Amino acid sequence: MSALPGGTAQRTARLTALVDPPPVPDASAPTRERLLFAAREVVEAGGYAGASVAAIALRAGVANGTLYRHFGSKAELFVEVFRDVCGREVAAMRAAVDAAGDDHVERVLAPLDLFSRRALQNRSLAWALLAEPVDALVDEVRLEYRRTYRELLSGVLREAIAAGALPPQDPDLTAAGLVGAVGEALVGPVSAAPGPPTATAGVPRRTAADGAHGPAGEDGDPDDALLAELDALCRRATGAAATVRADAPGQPR
Amino acid sequence: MSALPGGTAQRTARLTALVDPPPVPDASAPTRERLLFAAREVVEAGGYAGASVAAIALRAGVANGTLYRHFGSKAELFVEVFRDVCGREVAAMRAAVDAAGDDHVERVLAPLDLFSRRALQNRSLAWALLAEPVDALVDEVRLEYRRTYRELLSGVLREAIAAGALPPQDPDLTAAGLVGAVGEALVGPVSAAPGPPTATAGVPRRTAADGAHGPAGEDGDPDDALLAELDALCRRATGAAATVRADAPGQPR
Amino acid sequence: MSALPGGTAQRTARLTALVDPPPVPDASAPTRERLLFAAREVVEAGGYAGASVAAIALRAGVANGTLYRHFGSKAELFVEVFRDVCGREVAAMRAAVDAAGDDHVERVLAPLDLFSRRALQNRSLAWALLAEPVDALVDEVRLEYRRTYRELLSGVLREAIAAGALPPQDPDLTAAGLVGAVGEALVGPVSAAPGPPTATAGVPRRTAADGAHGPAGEDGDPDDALLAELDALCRRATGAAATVRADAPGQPR
Amino acid sequence: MSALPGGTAQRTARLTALVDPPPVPDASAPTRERLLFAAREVVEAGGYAGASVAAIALRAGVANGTLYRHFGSKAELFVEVFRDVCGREVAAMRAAVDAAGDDHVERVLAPLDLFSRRALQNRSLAWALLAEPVDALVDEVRLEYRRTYRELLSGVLREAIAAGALPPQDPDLTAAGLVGAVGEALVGPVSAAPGPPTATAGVPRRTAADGAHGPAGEDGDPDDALLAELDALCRRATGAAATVRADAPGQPR
DNA sequence: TATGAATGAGAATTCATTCAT
DNA sequence: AATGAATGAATTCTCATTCAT
Repeated sequence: MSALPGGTAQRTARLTALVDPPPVPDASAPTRERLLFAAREVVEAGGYAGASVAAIALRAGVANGTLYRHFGSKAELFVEVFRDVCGREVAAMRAAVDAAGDDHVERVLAPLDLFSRRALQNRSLAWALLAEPVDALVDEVRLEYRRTYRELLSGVLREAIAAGALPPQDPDLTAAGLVGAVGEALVGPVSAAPGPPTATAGVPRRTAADGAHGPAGEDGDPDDALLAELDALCRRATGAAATVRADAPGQPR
Repeated sequence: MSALPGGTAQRTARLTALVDPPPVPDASAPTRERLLFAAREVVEAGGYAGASVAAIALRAGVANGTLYRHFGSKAELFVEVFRDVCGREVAAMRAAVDAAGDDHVERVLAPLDLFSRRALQNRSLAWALLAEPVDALVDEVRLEYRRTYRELLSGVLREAIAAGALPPQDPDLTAAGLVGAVGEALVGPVSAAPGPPTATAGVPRRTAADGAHGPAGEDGDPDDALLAELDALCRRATGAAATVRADAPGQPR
Repeated sequence: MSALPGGTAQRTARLTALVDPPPVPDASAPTRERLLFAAREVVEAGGYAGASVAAIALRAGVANGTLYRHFGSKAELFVEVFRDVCGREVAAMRAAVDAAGDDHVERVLAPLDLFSRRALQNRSLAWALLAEPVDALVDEVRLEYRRTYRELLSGVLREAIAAGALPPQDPDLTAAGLVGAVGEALVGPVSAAPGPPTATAGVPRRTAADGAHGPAGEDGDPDDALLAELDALCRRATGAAATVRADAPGQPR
Repeated sequence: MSALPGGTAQRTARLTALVDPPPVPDASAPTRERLLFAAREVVEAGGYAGASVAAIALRAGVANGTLYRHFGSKAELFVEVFRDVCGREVAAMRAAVDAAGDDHVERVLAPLDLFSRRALQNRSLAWALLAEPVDALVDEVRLEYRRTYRELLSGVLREAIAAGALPPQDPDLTAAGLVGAVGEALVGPVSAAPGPPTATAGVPRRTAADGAHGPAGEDGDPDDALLAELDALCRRATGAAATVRADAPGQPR
């Protein structure tokens, strides 16, 4: 869709490589790790609703009680799960920012694009991370994550505004708005089929690698079109469209 | 904040009047109403997690069993709560659109502004209505409501795009993004006090844009500043800023 | 089926006339009667399981509370229902005995035949009367009824034995056995479709002797065949077959 | 009572040995067994009406929730109870048939005698097994059992009829009638102490044939007299008395 | 460390009974 | 007499947590 260097397709090609080494579902891994991994799997498969202690222990191949050897409570286990996942997400986004180089606008859009792609790849988990309510303890971590997330975004926004690459605006609010916009567009619909859809759980439908090819515009892949439209929306919302590129996707003429 | 006719302040002045008569938490009101009201209160106070039949009945001042004289199940009670609240919300937004007259951009921004204001007034409920997962039955209503909501927005967006008042864009995605942006900026932080906060229920607190600054500064009410910034964000996100008004709040130059 | 005077067919023709005037389901009947009738209807339709106070009151066209104006409790209502029905049954059976004249064997078989026919006509009610467990209070009435029933039978049995029309035997045990045999053959299968069959309520279906055969074959109505076989069974069980009639249905040669 | 070889007394002497080892009500037995046993005890004591999960758990000396570790639901627990008991009953009856050798009449009467004896030993349980309505799931098992039961009887009846040892008759109806006769004579009266009697559970009391008389008189145990009379009744009902033995108990001449 | 059976508080729901009108 | 809304104890079932082995 975008013919310019730094368009969504290229960004992905570059950044997917930077992403975390997937956490090992090892067979004879330390029990603690197996539990963390199992908890994540179970949440991805059925949301918190299905994430009973019994289900997690079963998946981890240990007894119920064993969980309490390693975590003070179910909530504490999930706090850790969240920290793990969120940490990785934020790290990947930071990497995306760094990889964007000096282009201020790109430093804003690149992490958003990454966020979109990753959320698209695992809607259930994204839903759980972003919205699904759980325990008070876990919610605190979620808030922490959202805050970190926003701060990262508002940081680059602030720089871009200071550099005149983006128009004056409240960077915190814009950051929040961007996260919300992308989240709603991506995971919101997930909640349509209430909760993280069980039926399609574990069946990774779109993959970034799958659609990571060529200019997205002429591509039939609906996810690519969606990502391109999201990029355009973020561009407009930040004011990047008006100042930087007159021919951005979704722009008049 | 906006010096133009139809700015957020005026809009509110006009529209708040159209809004529903707040349902009475009457003492000796019909039990059915007391239950509906209690259910809403309990959800506002503690989310669905805390909204047990016992809690609702206690709050309504009736016995547990009484609930079942008036509603087939807990889920049916909540369906009704949702329909009540959502119906009012959508009606108010439609009224806001109508009141906006022929100005295409205004017809988009006015309902968003109203949405923001109302969400700001009751964050916990907004959160529950927008995101918190519940029963399948209730989720259906929520989906219905979200769809109606987006359709309303994408409708006016479509008209505005067709009329050339806004740049070409996917109206559905923009609608989702707008809702998400506003929601995140307003209700997302609610989860800060884990779950919809019990203690602070109904006490509007500052959110994302705590460090609000810029042209909205001269306004005393921090919420007004927030709303003004949100208005600017929406303006940019829809492309209204670029095409229509070069001096809108949060715009360069 | 039986060519002899006093065969099952004739007995019925004679006795159906003697039967009680069916209790009036009157519209503006005294409330008390309406409740009794409604209770019976509801039990017939869905067994005790479905016979809630609410269901009965609804059917009677009165409020729940009204029931307690006329009966001390639900159990007391059913005691009365039982007494009504059972009283009528026993009265009809006494009439059948009287109508049988001096034939000792016939005085035993006639009430059994009547019992069979009536149970066949309303299996659900029969099941409820004979077997379905309810309240302690009601069970007492049921026992009373069974006792009366047996006493009536053992009375005529005793006479027949004394007169030499039947071989020596314990009349009480034979009476119990006869009631049980007929009951099992008729209502037992009803419980197959667990509880009184709701769907087929009032629709007399074939029972145990579906593969009826032998001399009863020329009769088209399966119920008639069943009744004939039952008659033969009772004849044998009482010893009537051996002493009185060599050519009775179900008898050798 | 019977002077012939194969009379009820001998049958019992032979067959009681074949009977199941009574399931142990052990103190520190595996919980699952304790629950099964407790369920049976509670049903015997108060019928299904009193067999709440709480009552069973209490009797088993475990918490309510423990039941669900061992059985999927209350109904599944009872299905197992039924299968246990019924399986044993049918097996014992089959053994009784086998032990009866080639005597066709004996092959019919022996299992009935066994049935009588066992029912006499535990009337409450027999009542619950035969008649008391419960859950749909459990009723299926009951139906299964009754069918097996009747098939066993009608099988030997059919053989006996074919061999000319019994007069022509509908074997299915006779089988049902025999079960009903014996059941009524034995378990019917149980409902006297409303519901299966709590206080007298396990205490065999006299039944229908309280006024027992005739040839059984010389026997000391009233239950033996009852069994002898029942044997005579079954003999007559099947036609065995008329065709085979002119001097059977309860027969003239 | 690990186990997994046991726990028990709490969930939604039902229904005979009461009582102010 | 009649109403019918309200009651509240009882039901089955769930699940995070504990603890003896």
